[in-house]
Amino acid sequence: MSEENPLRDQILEISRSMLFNEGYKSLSMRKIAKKAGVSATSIYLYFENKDHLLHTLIEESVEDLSRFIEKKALPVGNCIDRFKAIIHAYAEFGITYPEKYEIIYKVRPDSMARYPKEKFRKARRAYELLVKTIEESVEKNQMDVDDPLVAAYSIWAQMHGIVSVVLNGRLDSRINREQFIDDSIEHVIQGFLIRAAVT
Amino acid sequence: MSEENPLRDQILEISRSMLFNEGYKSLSMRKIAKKAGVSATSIYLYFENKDHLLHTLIEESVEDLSRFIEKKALPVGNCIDRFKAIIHAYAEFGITYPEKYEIIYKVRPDSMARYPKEKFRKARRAYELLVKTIEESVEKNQMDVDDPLVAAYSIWAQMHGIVSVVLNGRLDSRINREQFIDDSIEHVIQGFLIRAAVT
DNA sequence: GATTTAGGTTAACAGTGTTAACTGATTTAA
DNA sequence: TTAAATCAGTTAACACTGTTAACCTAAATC
Repeated sequence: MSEENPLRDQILEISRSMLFNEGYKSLSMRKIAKKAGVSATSIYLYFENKDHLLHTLIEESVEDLSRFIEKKALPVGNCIDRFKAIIHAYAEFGITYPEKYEIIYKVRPDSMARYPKEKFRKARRAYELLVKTIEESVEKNQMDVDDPLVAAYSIWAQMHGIVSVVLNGRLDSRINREQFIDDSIEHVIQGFLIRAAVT
Repeated sequence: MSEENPLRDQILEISRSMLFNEGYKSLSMRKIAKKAGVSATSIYLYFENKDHLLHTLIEESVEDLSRFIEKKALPVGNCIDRFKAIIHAYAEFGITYPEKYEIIYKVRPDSMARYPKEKFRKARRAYELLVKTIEESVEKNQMDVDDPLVAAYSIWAQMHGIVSVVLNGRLDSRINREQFIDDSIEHVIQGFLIRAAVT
């Protein structure tokens, strides 16, 4: 993270908090600079432009997410339990660190189309872990999955949908937040386990 | 939709196409106006501000989504089949009309926090249909769900995750798009059906 | 001691959303 | 028939935005 420069780090921290507290639209280079007690153009000494600044924030968050999941799931020996641990950890990260999670998906640097691939794959370790866990579960005949790569992506997508509906406050007011998360996780998991035909 | 005003409709149409083709960030009132052959301020005759314009677009799309799902699912008699039809229709709408679907979730009028509730519930007919379908399936003992309201929301969220990962082009290049969608839908559905214990 | 470099600055450009004040035509009322 | 009101748009201006170019100054290097 910190590349030996305090101002650079400070800019990132201020950006992150402003992004979370005041939203994407009102985040401006000038405001960030003012809060850092520095002129607006100084930011350009450390970041090529606004998109690169935002992209750096995204990368940091993706890295944090990967580390969080690895810490919770890597020690788990049984592959089905590890599978569940990964899914739970994903949701827990989103709910616990919304300001980090939201940056991953909510922020849209418009130039993102230009440079996503390598940088994005970089911190995809958690995803790779999920793929391998699914592969192991399939081998042991404990999971009903055609293609682990596809299944992992699907789970990732489903979990993102679940977490983001909660974070965006779009949840129906009649619905209890914790119940929604737990139920959803349970159904996502059930969707991939071996099942016997219904009679 | 059209409230008897051609310029208003034209502004909406131009906005929608610009939004989809050039992205959210580069959408400006002045550009919209120029394309409509009118001065920028004329837009304010029909829309309170930019957020209201965007919000109108969202409402239109949500209404379209509801109609699309109803058309596909309402005629289906069997509740489990109707359940599947709703889910398939959701995905089909997203893939078929990305410019409409993306507006629903991608656009973020920052003032949205202020006036979402009534307006948002208005066109939630498809969601209500899903809730009722789940309720019916539970009654007939064909579905394993604690709270239909929660389950419906969860499915909505999961499907959004799946559709949006496809539309954003974030799908791993090794993964086939159609396979991903079909597999994902299948797993989402499986996650809610009655299951026998694994032997 | 002179020169390069690091880490900033100010001034300016082109573009943004939005408001206020205005114009001119068309409809309405007396 | 004429006066008033309303409609549908305009221009000018404000305060803000990202970004660049040119400049400054103190420290490090030769």
